[in-house]
Amino acid sequence: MKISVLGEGTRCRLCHDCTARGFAICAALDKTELRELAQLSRHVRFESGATVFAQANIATSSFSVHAGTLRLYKLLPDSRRQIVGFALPGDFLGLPGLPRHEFSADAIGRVTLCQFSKESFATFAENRPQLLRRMIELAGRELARAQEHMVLLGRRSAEEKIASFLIGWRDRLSGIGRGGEIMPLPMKRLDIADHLGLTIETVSRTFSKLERDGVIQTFASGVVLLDTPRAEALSAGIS
Amino acid sequence: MKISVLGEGTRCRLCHDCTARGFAICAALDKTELRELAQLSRHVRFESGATVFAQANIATSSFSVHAGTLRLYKLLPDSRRQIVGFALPGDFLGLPGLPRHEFSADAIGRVTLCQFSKESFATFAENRPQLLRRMIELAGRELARAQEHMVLLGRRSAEEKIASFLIGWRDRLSGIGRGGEIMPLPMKRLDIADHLGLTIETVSRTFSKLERDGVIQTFASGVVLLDTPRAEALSAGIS
DNA sequence: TGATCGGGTTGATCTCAATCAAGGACAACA
DNA sequence: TGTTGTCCTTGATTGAGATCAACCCGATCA
Repeated sequence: MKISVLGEGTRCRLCHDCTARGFAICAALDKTELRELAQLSRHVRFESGATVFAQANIATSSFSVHAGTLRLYKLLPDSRRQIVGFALPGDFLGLPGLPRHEFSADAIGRVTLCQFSKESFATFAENRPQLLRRMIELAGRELARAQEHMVLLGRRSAEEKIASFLIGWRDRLSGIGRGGEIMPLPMKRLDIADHLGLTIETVSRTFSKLERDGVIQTFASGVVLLDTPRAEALSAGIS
Repeated sequence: MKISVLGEGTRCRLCHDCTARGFAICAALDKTELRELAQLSRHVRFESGATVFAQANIATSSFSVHAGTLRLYKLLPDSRRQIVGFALPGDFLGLPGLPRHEFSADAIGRVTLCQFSKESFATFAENRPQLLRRMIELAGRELARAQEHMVLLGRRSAEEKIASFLIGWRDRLSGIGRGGEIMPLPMKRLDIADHLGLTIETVSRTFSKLERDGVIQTFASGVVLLDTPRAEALSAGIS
């Protein structure tokens, strides 16, 4: 299946001033290696809604997110959907060792990625323990996040789910230097619902309730946490 | 916190005929390396119910499961519990890169493990890309399993959850050469409930329903799949 | 022999979130 | 300017699974 690259694929020559540099896998590389890796990669751009890759397809490429947000999701045959995560700048998609994509990924808003052929990336990483360790670290962090999300899905109320999601999103944004008073939520209500194991109506009602209770304030451009301690308590599962 | 080692910790000298060899990280090592790794490890044994390590504790050791089953779980402050997985022979616990244990682990029945100091294991792995790649592969597989479990927790009915769990358990057992007509379920109903985001009553009722419908048959020693296609259909989310 | 206990099952009832249904806000566009 | 479509919100009702409660069964042990 042809992936829908809308932008031009251009060889990346600008790794040294890439904004995602500090938190992506590239953080493990020195200048020379960086230049070498750039030779193997190309920058690709996807417009909002475009599918970067689809579940179960043979994974011939790996990606490092450069800018934008992606939703990563799995579908059941009857089209029930579970969003297993949102990818942000610095996230790596397409771990070596798994021949097929485990989930589908599509762009929420415009997204740019560094694309590598899995094969050449594997050759490049082959004898670079530093890079391999970095990948283990990223995979471990992702795994920890997945396990935390299992607790949310299996054992928490709608209100706790929303609060947890907001706190987690805030932390991820601040982790990539995008923290701020007003927190952008690029994904739609339906995406949030499919991420938290809720329906869109319950998500909407719960946002309304949190707003009524003075915990958050919603804007077209995002959400502000008014009562952070309360949100954090809900998120931690206290009360 | 002192971990409760009930058995004697003995240096492992028998890696070459270890039963978990084929699917554990050691599969990536040659004879010499195996002997070298054995020098760094010791065999530890835990009796049923014993805690191998606890969530949030500093992780000074890594483990490779040699025999038995463990439940891996996270607790909320009010003692709600989510079992994030069950560990079987060959599973690796305590990835490098994460300073603390992300979950607690305790023995279901008697368990034996190879224990490594994280530090010495890291040194050993340092310049063995083969081993590092193997760990990425295992981490990736674990991540894929976690994501599959998110679909289960977020988007499936009780009956589908139980069927999925049984099919998944069967596949894992057969993956380590423990497949068979009657499938042992070492964990209790409460463990299954806390794994699937259900209550013990719903688990019990659903087992009864599946038995009434001729899909499974339960014994003290385990479960037999009578109508495998039906169970697989439920597990896949068809109907 | 009976008491106790842990684990499991089953029934009655309740509740939280799903479902069904309607309408509002806003942008794109003819 | 009205029309259409997307996204979101809110209300009414339903239902799957939680909760509450009772009981069963086999093991252990006095």
